[in-house]
Amino acid sequence: MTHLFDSINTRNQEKLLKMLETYSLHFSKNTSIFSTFSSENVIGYIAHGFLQVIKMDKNGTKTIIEEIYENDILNTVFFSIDKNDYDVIAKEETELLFIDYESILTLKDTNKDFYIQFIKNLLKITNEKTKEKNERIEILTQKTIRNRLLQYFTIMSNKHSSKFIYLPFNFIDLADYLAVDRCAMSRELKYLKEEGFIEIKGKRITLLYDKYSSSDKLINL
Amino acid sequence: MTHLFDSINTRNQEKLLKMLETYSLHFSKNTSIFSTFSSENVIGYIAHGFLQVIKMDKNGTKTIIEEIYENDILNTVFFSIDKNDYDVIAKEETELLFIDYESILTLKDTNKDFYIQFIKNLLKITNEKTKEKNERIEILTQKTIRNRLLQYFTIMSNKHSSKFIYLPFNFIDLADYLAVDRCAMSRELKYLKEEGFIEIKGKRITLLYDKYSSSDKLINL
DNA sequence: AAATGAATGTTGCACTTGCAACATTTTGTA
DNA sequence: TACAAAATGTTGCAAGTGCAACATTCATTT
Repeated sequence: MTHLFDSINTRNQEKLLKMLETYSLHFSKNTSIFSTFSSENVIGYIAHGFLQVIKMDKNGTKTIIEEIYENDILNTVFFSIDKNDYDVIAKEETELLFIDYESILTLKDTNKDFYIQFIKNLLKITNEKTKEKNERIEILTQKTIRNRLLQYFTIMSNKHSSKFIYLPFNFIDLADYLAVDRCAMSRELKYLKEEGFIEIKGKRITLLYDKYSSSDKLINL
Repeated sequence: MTHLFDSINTRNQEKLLKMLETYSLHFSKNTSIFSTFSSENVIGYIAHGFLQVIKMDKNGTKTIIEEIYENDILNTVFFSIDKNDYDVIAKEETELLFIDYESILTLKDTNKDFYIQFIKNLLKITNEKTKEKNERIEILTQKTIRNRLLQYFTIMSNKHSSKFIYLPFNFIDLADYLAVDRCAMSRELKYLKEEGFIEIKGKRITLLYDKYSSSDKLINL
């Protein structure tokens, strides 16, 4: 994964941050950080901690839009027009470095290698995020819980070239990510276990089917 | 919407393209352009025409991942690991300018304003795409067809600050976009009409409910 | 104007899923 | 260790949806 300051040494990092409009803030566990930036477009570099971007439905259902870990960035430019529905929560003690987006794009003195490197890093990170969004869309376009699970397993398995998957979240959040009812998902996982397709031990899931042959039969009964 | 060559004059555009590894190709209507780039990461600038990025399920179900119109870009960096499942189709006669992605990021002689402008444009476009993906994810996390439709209507309505929505695609593709069965969607649209929430005339949909008050009742029965 | 194909509309039915309500297990903490 | 709280597992049932099969309307071409 690309890092915002990849290939930029500490000295140039400091120079760069002086050129841009920045400020650091600290957030306690389980606090909303949304009010601190809702009016402006910023990049929030997570120096330390862990964030969740969530969306509240009119009926109170929570949806995880994105999870952002240390060294990654929160880009508020991504939020759609109706910002009111969003919230960003620090799930741990979190240290955020905010960088004003406009100040990045309107910088005049741009003939510095480290500035170009910075923009390139930003571009790479954004690309990686889009890739992740595409993956999630692929999953969410599946029409059954079984197919969503299998699609998710396939993507995770491919990513690490292994038939062992270590869930990055608990089953509540997995159900959120797949946008299905947790209980119904639990039931489906039971069926998959019973039918001998997977094995679950805590957060480790083992795929017992052959990716490229029997998965055809697997998906759709 | 941001354009790849915004704020770059024709002369500099030519200079820029000479610095990068590029090639132009023409595609006939309904042909796959996938084979031309599947092995490399490129940006495909759509000089003229219209593309669809689709994904074929194991069971043959087509999903539209992205639609790309004139002046927008096709970024193959976005594709997930399993590229085999993807296809890109020219839906009209299409003229594509391919730019090798690596050549953009590894360019040495970067102290040119137009180069920085180019990267900034690319960044902006990528941001816009991520925003669109987020919107689609918001829609796809809705659990009923009704709520997906209403979420879609709300987003479209907000975008143009109007209660009139002009569908950018036909109902077949709308069902694809919402990832629901077309017939079931048709049924749900009928109910929404019968209950007096919307009006449909061709591709124009009129929202008859008040966005901020009755939509609570509307969503969830 | 007729004909062909594409898009849209309709509906019964079986299957999947969300929901609710609860049991059990695990985790965190006083 | 004991307790509370969170996470996970289970299941009946009603509601929603995909699927299939078909009817109707619209669009394009000869």
